[in-house]
Amino acid sequence: MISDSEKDLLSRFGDHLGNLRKSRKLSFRKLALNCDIDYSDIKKIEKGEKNITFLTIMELAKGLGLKPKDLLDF
Amino acid sequence: MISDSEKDLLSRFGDHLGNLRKSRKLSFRKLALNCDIDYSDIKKIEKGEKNITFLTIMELAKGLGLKPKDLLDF
DNA sequence: TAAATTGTGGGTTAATAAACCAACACTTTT
DNA sequence: AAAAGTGTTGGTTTATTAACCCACAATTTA
Repeated sequence: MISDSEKDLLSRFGDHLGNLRKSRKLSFRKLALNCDIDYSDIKKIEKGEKNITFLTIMELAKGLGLKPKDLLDF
Repeated sequence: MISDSEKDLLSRFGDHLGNLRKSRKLSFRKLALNCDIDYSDIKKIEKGEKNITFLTIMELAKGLGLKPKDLLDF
């Protein structure tokens, strides 16, 4: 089961990811090309609907051109 | 499938986690009490054998008493 | 306005993480 | 030496992520 505080964490991470993507003027599909993640999945991550793995976080960081730790700075 | 570079990432993260745990003089079981993660699983994470999720990373950060981003600074 | 791009939501299946347990050797403490 | 704590490994089952696809509305651009 997923608690409310966990939902909140996922939501805040999703917002942070969305901000980083938008600040780089990337669409879901453009970012998806840089990482190996489907565009519809990135959308779900930003909505806080997915609890992604470590390696997916690494992929996202790569796709955004930043260090993993900055992706978790929210 | 899991590539060699991915294995390397998991390994390096595991080493980092191990260093943080040891610097706090925590055993696997002690750290496990602080997070909600089984001690045997923490061991596997440190060995680079597990691709943990975002929420598990949050748990580990909490258990170690540091910010998530510092857990990913490796 | 037609075409291209993007946002959004709803699926699917296979792989694997989460959440456990048990056993035993090794080390430290008492 | 006995007890307590620790490191280490090898399991299990259930829930969930990864990795896709498809359809269509909304927006942008040519």
